[in-house]
Parts: sequence; structure tokens; C-alpha cells
Amino acid sequence: MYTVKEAAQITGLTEHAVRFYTDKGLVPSVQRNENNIRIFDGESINWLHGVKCLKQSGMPIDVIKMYIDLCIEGDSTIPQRYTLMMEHKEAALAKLEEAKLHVAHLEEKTALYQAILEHRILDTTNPANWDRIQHMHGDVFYKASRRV
Amino acid sequence: MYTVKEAAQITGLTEHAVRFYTDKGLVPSVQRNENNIRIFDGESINWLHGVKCLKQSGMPIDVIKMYIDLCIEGDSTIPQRYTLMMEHKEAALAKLEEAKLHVAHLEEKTALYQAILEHRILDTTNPANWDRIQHMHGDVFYKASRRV
DNA sequence: TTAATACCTTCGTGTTACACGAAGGCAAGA
DNA sequence: TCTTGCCTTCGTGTAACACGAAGGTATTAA
Repeated sequence: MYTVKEAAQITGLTEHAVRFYTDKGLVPSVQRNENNIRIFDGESINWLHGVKCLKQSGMPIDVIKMYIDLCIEGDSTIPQRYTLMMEHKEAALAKLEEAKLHVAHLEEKTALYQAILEHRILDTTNPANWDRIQHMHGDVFYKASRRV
Repeated sequence: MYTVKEAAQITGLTEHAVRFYTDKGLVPSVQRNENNIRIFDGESINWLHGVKCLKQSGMPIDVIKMYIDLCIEGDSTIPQRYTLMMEHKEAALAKLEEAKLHVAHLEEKTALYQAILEHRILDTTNPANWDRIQHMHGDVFYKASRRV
């Protein structure tokens, strides 16, 4: 049996977030004692872990809520839960692909800067070169940006 | 020479966003005509593309602003820009790794559901099985969530 | 000439998922 | 008794706009 503070410590959430989640109905098993204090048991902690985890993977709160309501409804909702999870997985995959593009893109950008700084392209520290490379910054900024 | 509407069409941004960016100083080359209308030339469009692109890769507006201000300052700021971009790249890499974890995690979750639905684990459609698998939903929810 | 269209401005609200603080109250332990 | 820790509601702020309204200006077509 844990308090808000303990639940927060265990799950790595803030106390604010723990209260927020419980109040939103994302922790079905949470109880209140006679002093109206939230009491978390092992199951509540599991739910919190689960919420955190779906949250981290980018699922919005209201969708998590839907999922949890389906869980509460029982095993008859397994097909719906499967569908929901599949859709979320597809979304996560799309994000992964995007993230790959971004990294590739930034790799290129930093490589360009590095080349400049290592004087493989131009000695930008030499004022004599400054007007030849006057618009370099624009190029560097622009070069990789057409792609995304 | 383009209007807000055209610039929005070309870059795939909304008119709101285009005005927002120009007003924030993220499009240095944008001008106003005698009627106070924003006039975008090719360079402005490039800046807009660049902003969109940094934006998409997760850079906050104020950091983009910093970067652009450095660009405007000229080539003497190339080292700072490099540092900034490297940091952003590291952040993007971290996000990529996270995204991989999330996908792996969701793969597992959906696989579990699939196994259930294909009756490889239990026939959940048969009411006779319902109390044996009463807490399955909790398990499914929880199983992969300890990890993240 | 008039009406429609497209641009401009500022203002204000809504969104998401909280963070953070304040005010005010209750209950248990030293 | 005092402190601590919990509770509540309220309100503000965040990021990056979306969206609409109100009110003004300028061009263009009928």
C-alpha cells in the first residue's frame, strides 16, 4: 500500500502526474481510505507503469483512457484493444521513420559545418575569404532542407 | 514574389504559421510593400523551408530563432552554429533510440494480442474460459510495460 | 460605383499534459 | 501544540500554433 508520494517515486512520475492520472480514471484499482487519501496497491502501480509506458510511446491521454476502459470491460474487448494497439504501433513506426530522416538530415548538416571548420572547404576565419563565402550560411541552412 | 497565401502553399505551412514565423523574425529576408503586405521572395521561401525542416526535427522555435540570428550575424558564428546543430543532432539521436524502443515494445504487445486472438494461447471467445483468463487484460497491459 | 476578395491588425479562446504555486483544511505523530 | 503530509480547488504558464471575430485597407471585376 502506497501513498501518492511513494507511487510517484516508484514509477518515476511526479506527484502532480500521479494525481492527474488517478483523477482521469487511468488507475482503475486505486482506492481512498477513510481520510480520503489515495491508496495505491501493486496493481495500481502496474497501471501507473502501463500508463507511463503508453504515454512515453506517444499515445494521447484520451486514447489511453479508451484503452483502459476497454481493459476494464473485460476480455470481450480484446479484439478492439488489438486494433487500437496496432494502430498505435503503426503511428509509432511512422514516427520512427521520421526520426531516422531527421537524424540523417542533421548528420549531413553537421558534416557540412565540420568540413568548413576543418578548412576542407574554406578558411572562414580568414577575413580575406569572407566575401567569397558571404552567403554560405544561407547555403548551409538550406542545403539539406529541401528534402523533408 | 509571393504573398502569404502563396508562400503557405509552396512550403506546405498554414497562413497562420507563415505569419507567425515572419512575425517571430524567423524569415529575415521578408519585406513589406507600400501597402504593408508581406512579400516573400525565393530566399524567404528558403528560410521558411529551413524553419519548417528544423521545426519538424523537433527544434523549439526559440532555438531556431537563435540559430537564425547566428546565421544573420555572418560566418564568424559558424562555430556556434556547429555546436548548436551538434547538440540538436544528439537530441534527435536520443529520440530515435527511444522511438526504436517504443516500436519494439508495441510489437511485443500486439504480438501477444495476436497470439490470443489466433487461439494459440486461449480461446477468449469461449465463455467457458473466461474465468481462467479473467485477469489476462491486466497481464497484457502490464507485461511489456516494466521495461520502459 | 459597388461588391467581392484578399490582405492586414489585434484580441481572445482552445488545445495537450501537465508544472507550479497558493489558499485553505484535515489528521496523525513527536 | 506544532509540524508534516496529505487533501481540495483555483489560477497561471508552457509550446506552437489553430481558429474565429472585429475592424480596416486595397485591388479588381461586374
